[in-house]
Amino acid sequence: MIGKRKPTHPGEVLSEDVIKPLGLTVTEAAKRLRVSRKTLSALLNGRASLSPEMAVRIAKATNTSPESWLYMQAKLDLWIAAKKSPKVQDLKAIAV
Amino acid sequence: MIGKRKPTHPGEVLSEDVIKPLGLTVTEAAKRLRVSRKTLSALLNGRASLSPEMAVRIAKATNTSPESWLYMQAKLDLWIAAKKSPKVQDLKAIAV
DNA sequence: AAACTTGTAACGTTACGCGTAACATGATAG
DNA sequence: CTATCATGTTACGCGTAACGTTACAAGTTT
Repeated sequence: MIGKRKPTHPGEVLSEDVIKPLGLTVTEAAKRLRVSRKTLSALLNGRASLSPEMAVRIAKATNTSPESWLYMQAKLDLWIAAKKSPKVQDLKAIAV
Repeated sequence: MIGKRKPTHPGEVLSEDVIKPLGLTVTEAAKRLRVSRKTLSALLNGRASLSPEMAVRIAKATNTSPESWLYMQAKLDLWIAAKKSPKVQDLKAIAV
């Protein structure tokens, strides 16, 4: 199919475009988001996915839309899922 | 916050807009998608989420975009996550 | 009646989100 | 130099979720 480039991990965007510009430490940001430092660290380092709840937290704490965050993750998930190229048959096909 | 109405479950859309119109049985659709009948049944009845891999399968089998399917799930996940109203502090806040 | 469809329960595997506790390292403050 | 802080990471545990196979009851079709 479409061999695009791997989408950017949302954690990287959160780190580069939000936390770093604001001069926040991971520890402080985690406190404000009310999640463990471990959880935020894993997300920022691309070792964890951005969950729907985390999207809501980040959106609230940055006045952005939760969709913008979760869709980034969705794009990445789809890219990974597409790489597996699951075999399927057309649902509109008449026969096998 | 925004008290919208609960987004439609993607499984319902798949059932109403694709499988039923095509006159497909759950059993036949599951075979074509190469997933177990149980898995598809759960999705169609809203008892399971639409996974990224399932989005790719459905997209391939119906010539639609995987995003259109996964975003429906994302919207629903966000609506559920927002209901929990997690407490957070503004990341741009100067003090506590 | 025989064949098919469907929902669902039981059981198991694999994966992941999140938390606490803890440790080693590197950087900063005094 | 030393005490404090920030960070990444590992070890455990807990709960949830996606998926598969097997199997059964109930309803539908042929």
